[in-house]
Amino acid sequence: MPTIFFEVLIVMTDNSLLQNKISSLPQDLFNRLRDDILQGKIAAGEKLTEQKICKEYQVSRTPVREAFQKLELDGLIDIIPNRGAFVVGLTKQDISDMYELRKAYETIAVKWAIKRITDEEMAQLEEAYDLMEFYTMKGDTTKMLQMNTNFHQMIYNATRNRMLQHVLTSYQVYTKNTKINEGYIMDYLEEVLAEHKAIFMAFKNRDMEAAVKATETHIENGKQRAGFPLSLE
Amino acid sequence: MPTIFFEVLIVMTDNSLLQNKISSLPQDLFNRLRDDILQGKIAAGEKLTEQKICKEYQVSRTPVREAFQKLELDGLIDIIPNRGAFVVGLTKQDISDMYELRKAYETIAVKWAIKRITDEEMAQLEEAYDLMEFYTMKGDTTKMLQMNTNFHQMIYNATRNRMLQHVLTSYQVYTKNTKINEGYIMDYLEEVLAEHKAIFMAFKNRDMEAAVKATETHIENGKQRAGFPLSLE
DNA sequence: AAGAGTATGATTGTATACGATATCAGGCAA
DNA sequence: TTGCCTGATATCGTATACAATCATACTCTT
Repeated sequence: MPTIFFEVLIVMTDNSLLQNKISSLPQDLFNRLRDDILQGKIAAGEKLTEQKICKEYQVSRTPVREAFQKLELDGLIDIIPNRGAFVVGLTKQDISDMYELRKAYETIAVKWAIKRITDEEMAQLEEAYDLMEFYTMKGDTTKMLQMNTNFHQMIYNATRNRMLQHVLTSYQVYTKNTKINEGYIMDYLEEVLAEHKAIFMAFKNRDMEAAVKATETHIENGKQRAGFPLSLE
Repeated sequence: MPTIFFEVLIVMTDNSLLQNKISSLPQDLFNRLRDDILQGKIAAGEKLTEQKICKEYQVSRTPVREAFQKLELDGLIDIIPNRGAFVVGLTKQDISDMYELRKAYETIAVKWAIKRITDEEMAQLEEAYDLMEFYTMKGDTTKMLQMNTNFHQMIYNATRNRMLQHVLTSYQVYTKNTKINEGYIMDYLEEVLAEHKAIFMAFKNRDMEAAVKATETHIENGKQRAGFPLSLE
């Protein structure tokens, strides 16, 4: 294996290139609270008191409140004025629905991305796919999951549409971090890789029809892998 | 016309029943700034200084910052840490894209809504439609637009899906308030009514296929009415 | 004169103080 | 005992104060 390949590895796994958000107190708080909610560490219906979070994270109320704002807009908590913030529970129906919504946007995303992607971005996508292949063969689930995220994120970026990027990124976080389907993917590494290959080949051929089909399959299979029958809507 | 009908009018036009958000300083600021941006009163690329907004609205920085948070998550401004908030401009491409995204979600929404709507909600939807008919005949564009919003909002609520509700509500605000298509609707009151009738009838018959078709037509026509050719994607 | 370095002012990030509102417990009356 | 009223406490909403960061302009050096 040539040396240059290892350099690529380093570059590609440094996802600071993709996540151009500079970390800040409210952002960190938001991320942490979001993950805690999705993973069930904070129960549905529980009241989030500002001061409790302040003590827990050793910060003042201002950044806490800003994190709460973000959580509310992402639908994870309800803020009732003068009452407090309450954790919204995701039912199985909600998660099942989410796969349907994600499928609708993701198919649009691949269509637009194929039309709007630059040659440079296409090369990056190829690198990302190659790395997924590499990590799948190695059986490195963690790195594989990371590249999975990057791969999809690159497609989202290529759509040139901020809303699509934001919503799909949220869905990605949801479907990945929810306690319900946590850890399921490791049993299906090869299967997932094959689905990504289909998507990537469609990109390489700039075949929108094939990309849509492959994406639909990918999401539907993902839904089933997470334990949701397709029939449930 | 029986007296009861006027009572219904009053109830239905009181959209506080639908918008269960209690007004607050940050929320009001958010709404006002959002509309100003969408209507072009605040130019794209312009920097929003917290203190300037404070003086303009006679409030302190805290609610201003919270409004900024919301604007950022809706994609209307970019907040660069320690630098400031910058207005993001919507290109024609962005707005054209938005119609496509809205179509995708709105068709899902009517499917789910038909499946999940209660009899009571169905009755309310009928009242809303009847009022649209009434105001169209009267030629009252303002009231008609308001009922238009309510009608769609009721469908969103019937989906029982928070994310769908939030995203579609945003799109509704965008496509209604953007300076580009401001005021176009008054020329097409009857046309719009006919489209809503098709949607409503599909609901009454609980015919998902027909509802999807009618919704697609409604959005596509709306896009054309706003001056966007369907071919542009 | 051009560029780097620094100092100053402006703006944002965070913390805290104060006032408003809601919750809850206890007492009083029916 | 039950219901309502009232006050105390807690929590939230807003304002302000202080700290950190950034932008700008000026000076000094080459």
